[in-house]
Parts: sequence; structure tokens; C-alpha cells
Amino acid sequence: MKVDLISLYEKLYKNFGPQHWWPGESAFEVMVGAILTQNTNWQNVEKAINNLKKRKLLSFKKMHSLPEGRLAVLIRPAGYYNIKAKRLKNFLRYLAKNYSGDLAKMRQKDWNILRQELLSVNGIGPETADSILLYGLHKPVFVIDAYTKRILSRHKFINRRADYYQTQDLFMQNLKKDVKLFNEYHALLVKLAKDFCWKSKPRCQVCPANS
DNA sequence: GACCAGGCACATC
DNA sequence: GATGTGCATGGT
Repeated sequence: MKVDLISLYEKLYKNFGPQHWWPGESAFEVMVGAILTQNTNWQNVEKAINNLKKRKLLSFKKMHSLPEGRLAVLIRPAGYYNIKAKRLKNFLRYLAKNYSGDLAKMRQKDWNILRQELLSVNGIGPETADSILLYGLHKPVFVIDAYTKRILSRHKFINRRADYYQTQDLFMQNLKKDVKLFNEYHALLVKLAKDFCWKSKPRCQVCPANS
């Protein structure tokens, strides 16, 4: 199994090259993006982030003092905007309470403690928490998403009904805990899934319509 | 017009 | 503990 996961990575890397994830200029931007992208196309998330950037509101301080209603209007293009505004506010309150909004201070803590903390914030689930840890704080946590699960079950690495943690364990137990590797691997799996989506390859088994 | 997109919480059984 | 549902915009 060890060999298979590694050789899969090497094949992907050779084919697609580095993916340069996460597209964000700061740790804070990555974290905001992680919440906004919940079940949402990244293009829509970028529109929402740009709305915040244009108004120079994409910072902890500004967003923390921004009324939830105003925030909701600005992130509208990302969809589910009312609930996401609420989730962002929950997250900002958590940052304020525990770290005074200082991400460098947050990063000093061990990742499994941070993970528990993040999961206790209403609106942050396993994938969002892990994205924040890996892509925002550079902690060695493997991020699982719908694409990853589909690809792995299709290629018989996991059972079709495996849950988030079973899937994550597969990577965490069999790969060396390397931030760069985890970052690139997850991004490459998403790239693979997208490139072989059902619109271009009607019989692709990775796609939801055919799986 | 239908279907999908880098989830999550909550209700119900 | 499994399964269903609401949340919503924008691209194809």
C-alpha cells in the first residue's frame, strides 16, 4: 500500500507538475477562502474575496468589526452567503478570543490541539479545519474532499463508504508527514478529478454522475 | 432548464 | 448511526 500511494503521487506529479495551492496571498486569506469554498466552485469564492479586497476589508480586524449583514452582501457570489457570513463570524470570534487575531500566535500550537479547537467552531467541519491547518498554517495534515474520496474508492484504495477519517488515515499512516507533500498531493488529486470530469470524458468514473 | 461545485449543521427516524 | 434536507450563487 505504501508503494502504491507513493507511486500514484509520483505519476500525478510527473503528469501535472506543481499545482501551487492554496491560491491566497496570506494565511488569513486562505482561512477565509476555506470557509467560503464549502461546497462551492473556487471561481465564485474568488469573486467574494475580491469584493472584500477591493474595499480593503480582508483582514482580521476589519472583518471582525464588520456587521454580519454587510459581510453577507459582500460574499454573496460565493453562495450560501447568509450561513457563510455567520460561519466566518464564528471563526473570527474564535480567533479574537484565543489569539487576539494573531495567526503567528495560533501557529505556535500543536496541530491536533488546533484541530480540536477549530472543530468546536460552529460551521467548521473536518475538511475546512484541515484546509486551514495545512494551507493556512502549514501543519502536516492531509486534507480529504469529495474528489479525493471518489478517486480513491474508484481505484480501490478505500471502500466506497469510507468516512473522512478512514480516508485521511490512509494517507497519514502511509506517507511521511511532510507539509509540502500533503499540500501537493491533495491539489494533484483535485486536478486529476477536474481534468477528467464528465463534461470532457463522458464515461469518467471519478465523476459524481457516473460513480 | 438541469446539473454541478474544494461542506456543514440540524432534524428525524 | 444512518439518512435526508436546507443553504444559494455562477458556470457549463
